[in-house]
Amino acid sequence: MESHEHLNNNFGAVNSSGTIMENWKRLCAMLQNSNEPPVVVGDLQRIMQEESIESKQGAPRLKKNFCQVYSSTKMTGAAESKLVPISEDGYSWRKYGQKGEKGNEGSTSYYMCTYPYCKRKKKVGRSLDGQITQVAYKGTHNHEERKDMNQSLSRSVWELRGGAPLLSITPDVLPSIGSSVDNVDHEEPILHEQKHDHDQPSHENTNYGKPRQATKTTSGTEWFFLLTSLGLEILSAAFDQASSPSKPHYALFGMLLAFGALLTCICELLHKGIKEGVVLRRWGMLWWFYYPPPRYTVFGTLPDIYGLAGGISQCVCSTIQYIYFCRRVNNPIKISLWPTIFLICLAASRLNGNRNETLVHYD
DNA sequence: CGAATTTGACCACAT
DNA sequence: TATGTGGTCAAATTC
Ligand SMILES: [Zn+2]
Repeated sequence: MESHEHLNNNFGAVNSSGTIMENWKRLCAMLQNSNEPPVVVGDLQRIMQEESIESKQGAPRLKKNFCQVYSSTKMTGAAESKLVPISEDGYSWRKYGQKGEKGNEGSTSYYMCTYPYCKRKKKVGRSLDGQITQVAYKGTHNHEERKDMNQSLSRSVWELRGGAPLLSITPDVLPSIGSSVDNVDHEEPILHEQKHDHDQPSHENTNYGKPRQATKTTSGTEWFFLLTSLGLEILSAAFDQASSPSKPHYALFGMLLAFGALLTCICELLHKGIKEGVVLRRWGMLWWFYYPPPRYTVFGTLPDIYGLAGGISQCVCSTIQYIYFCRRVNNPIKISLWPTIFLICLAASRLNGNRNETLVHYD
């Protein structure tokens, strides 16, 4: 199957080929000519399952960490077998890129959800006459609202713009989200493009969702932070290993490097947290950073926390070692186990980068 | 004037 | 190492 190589892109979309495409065409013809939702939904579901199956056996291992949303397990899940993802519009999208017109194929536009710090993205492929040929999604929303998100936006203003403090402190709230949203609304994407001269008479529109935004994704700085902290940590471990009671100098270097590594690690986490707009909350007895109101999940992945803990322990160990070496006393504690743990955790953290999903397409 | 889109440059990754 | 490609950035443009 040649869906093999089509799955290599980040959005995990299956390209137009094979009999599935014929199904899609028939289906879309039905969709445009008449409107009987149950039949359409059934066909959609069946086709989605077919696609997922084919993509599964066509591409046993995808290059990166993908998670196929329409895998059979996910589809048969009782809770979310609602077909919601397919009509997953009703959000507002901001265009942030376009790839175009290569050869005689159409163009692909890239959109992202306009909710602050929402990572959900959408890719729309159009043929050269403006017909939509492919829609793919990637990432997850960080908010639960799907309609009229402007209200919630203004509520959660995130005075980020208005010069708010980096960390706003809010009283504790139960992290329960009783979400009972069953409004299956098939709605066009709310995106207002600047109108080009010719528009296809399709039901595209320039709907006006009044948006507000604050998202940026930088990966270069993240890698810089990660590599610096990792390098400093390794150097620190090396110096600690090279140190001895007769040479406390090395231990001092190791300690300083460990502190530097810890500092960069903290800076990295801070950078990430600021970018994602976390808030400081109290849960029970401990304070930590949590994500914005829609989802009250804890900030920081497990590898991040482990890395931080490893850095701290490395600092403590090297400091103790340095102190002992200054007093010409040998071997207080066994160390040098922590750097490896730290390193492993960092690798895991880096591997845990981003996950994507999903695919739809028509015409 | 500010926000959203356009659009070529840029970057990571694969071949 | 060179090149191609999918995805993103950001300055400029448009509304
Ligand atoms: Zn969103």
